[in-house]
Amino acid sequence: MVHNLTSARPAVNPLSGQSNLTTSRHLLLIVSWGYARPVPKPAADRALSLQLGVDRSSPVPLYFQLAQQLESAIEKGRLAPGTLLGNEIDLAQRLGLSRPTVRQAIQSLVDKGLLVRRRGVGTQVVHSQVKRPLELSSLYDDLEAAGQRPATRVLGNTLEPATAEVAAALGVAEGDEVRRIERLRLAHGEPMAYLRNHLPAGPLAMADAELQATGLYRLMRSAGITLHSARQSVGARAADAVEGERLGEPAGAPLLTMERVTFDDTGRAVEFGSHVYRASRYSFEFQLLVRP
Amino acid sequence: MVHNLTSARPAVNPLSGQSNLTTSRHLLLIVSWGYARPVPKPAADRALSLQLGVDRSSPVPLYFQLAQQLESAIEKGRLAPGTLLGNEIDLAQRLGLSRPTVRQAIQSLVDKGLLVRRRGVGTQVVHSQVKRPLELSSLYDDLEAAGQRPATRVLGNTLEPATAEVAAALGVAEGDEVRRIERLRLAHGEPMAYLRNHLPAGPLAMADAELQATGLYRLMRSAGITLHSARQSVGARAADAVEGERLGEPAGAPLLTMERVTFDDTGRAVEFGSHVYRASRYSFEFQLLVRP
DNA sequence: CAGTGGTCTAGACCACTCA
DNA sequence: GAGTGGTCTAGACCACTGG
Repeated sequence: MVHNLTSARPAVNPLSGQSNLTTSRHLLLIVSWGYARPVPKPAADRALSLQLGVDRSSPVPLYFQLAQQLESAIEKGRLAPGTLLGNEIDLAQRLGLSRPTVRQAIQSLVDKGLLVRRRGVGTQVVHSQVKRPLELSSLYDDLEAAGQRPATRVLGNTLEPATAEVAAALGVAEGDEVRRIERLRLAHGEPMAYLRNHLPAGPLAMADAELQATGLYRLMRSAGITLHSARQSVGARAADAVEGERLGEPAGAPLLTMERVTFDDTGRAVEFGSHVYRASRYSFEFQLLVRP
Repeated sequence: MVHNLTSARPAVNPLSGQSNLTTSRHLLLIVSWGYARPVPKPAADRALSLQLGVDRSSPVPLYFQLAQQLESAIEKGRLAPGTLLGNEIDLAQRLGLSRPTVRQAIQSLVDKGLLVRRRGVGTQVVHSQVKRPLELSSLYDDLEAAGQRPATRVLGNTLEPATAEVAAALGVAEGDEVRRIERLRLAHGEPMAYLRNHLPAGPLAMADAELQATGLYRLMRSAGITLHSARQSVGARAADAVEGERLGEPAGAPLLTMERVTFDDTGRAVEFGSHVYRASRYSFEFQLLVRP
C-alpha cells in the first residue's frame, strides 16, 4: 500500500488501500516507542491544577520546557485523555509567557499526535491510543526489554567496486569503490535478519568492533553525517537455499525484505541497505499520524 | 529498519544539551505523493528572481499561499536543489509580510522535507531526493499510469458478532455487532490483495456499490469521522490453500501481510484491517523524514 | 566580523463552535 | 454572545556560522 503511496500518483492511500483521487496529500507517520506504559488515573475535565513552570535561566527554550512538561504529564497520566488544556491566553499568563510561545509548545505536541486542537472548542489530550505500544509481534523490542540485547555478527566489511545496482542507489559511478558491510542480527542467540549495506567509500572507516557494538546510523552520525530522509521498500519473497541456511529457515520459507536508501541533508545518498528478515520472527510496526 | 533508523538518534538532545536516556523518542516519517515528476533546470545560487506574491483579499492564509508558491517553484525546478532562499527578513520585506508569517511558510516546507534550515547559513532547497519516486517495483502505479485502474470486488459486507481478536482491536465487547467487509483488489484484471476490514457497527451503513467505487476512508470521512492515527504491522507469511486460490498464487507462496487499527481523534478505534498482498506483485514503499 | 536562523514578546483581528 | 484556536504584525535579543 505504501508502495502506491510514494510513487507520486494518487494511487493508493496507505490508510485505506484505496485509490485516492485527491491532489496532494500528506501523511505524517510517527514511529514511537520506548514509552512507559501509562498508568491512567482519573483526572479533572480541566487541567487547572497542573504544576507547570519554566526556568528562564535555563538554556532550554521556553516552549520546549513547556512541551516537555506537558508531554510528561500526559505520559504519566496526570493529564488524562480527553482533558481540556484550557485556553492559550490563560495558560500563557499563568506561566508568564507570551501566547505564541505557548502555541509553539502546544503545536509540537499536536505534531506528535498527543494533543488535538479544535477551533472554538479547545485543546484536548488525545485518547491514549497514540502512545501505547502494540501487543503483537514487537519481538525485537520485547527481547531488548527482556534484557536480551540483540547481537550483531559482522560477516563482511570490505571495499569493492560498485555494481550497477549499488551505483544507481548511491548515485556514484559503476565501479567506484564502495564499502560493503554484511551483518547477521541475532536475538536470543537466534538469527533474525541478514543485513547488507553499501556506503560510499569516502569518509567512514569502520572497524568490525564498532559495527558489532553500535548501530550503523550512530556511527554515521558520529562521523558528522546529518541524516535527512530515506526511501524504503518493504516486500516479501521466498528464501533461497543460501538465505535459508544463513537464517535457519528452510528453503522456500517466507522472508520479509527491506531496501532502503538514506540521504543526508545535502541530498547525497549515504547508505544503501538490502535486508532480509525471518518472517516467522519479525514484523515491522509503526504508527501513522494523519495530518489534516 | 525502522529500528536501525530510530536507534540511530543521537544520545544527546541538541536542544537541551543533555543526555537523553529518557523514554520517549520519535521519528517522523512522511509519506508523500501527488508530486509531478520534477524537471530540474539549472538555477542561480540565490533565489533572487523568483516571482512571489500574496493575495491579501484571498481567504487562504498568507503563510499558506507563500508555502504553496515555494513548493510549486521547487517542484517545477524554478528553485533548484541547493538554492539558498535568502534571509527571512528580506523575504518578508519583499512580500510585505512579517517575519513570523514567512517563517511559518518556510517551516511547513521544512516539515515536508523540502527545505533545510541551518543557523548562520540560511535556508536551502533540499537536494531533490525527497520528491522523486522510486524506480524499482512501482508496479501498482505503473499499472495505473498505463490506464489500468485498480478494481475492487466486494466479497462480503455483513454484520456479525465480534470475535475476540476483532473485539480487542476495536475496543468493543466480544460478541458486539461489527461490520465485516471483505474485498479483493485487482489490477490489470489480476488479483493483487485480499482486504478484510472490521468496523464498529454503529454509524456507517455502506452499500457494496459505494465500496466498489470509493475508498473505505473516503466513506468514513464523508460520515464525519476525523481520522487521527493508525497502528500498523507489516509482515510476511506463506499462503494457505484458500488464500492461494483467492489470489492466484500456489499454496506456500510468500504473502505480504498488513494489520492496522485506525483511530479517530477522540481515540475510538474506527477500523481494523487485516490484509494480505501477493508478494510477487506488491511491495510497500515509503519515505522517512528524520526529525532533528 | 557580518549574516543567518532560533526564540520571544505584546498586542490585534478573525473564524469557528456551542449554548 | 462568549469562548476558543487561527492568523498576523513589528519589533527585540540571542546563538551559531562563516570568512
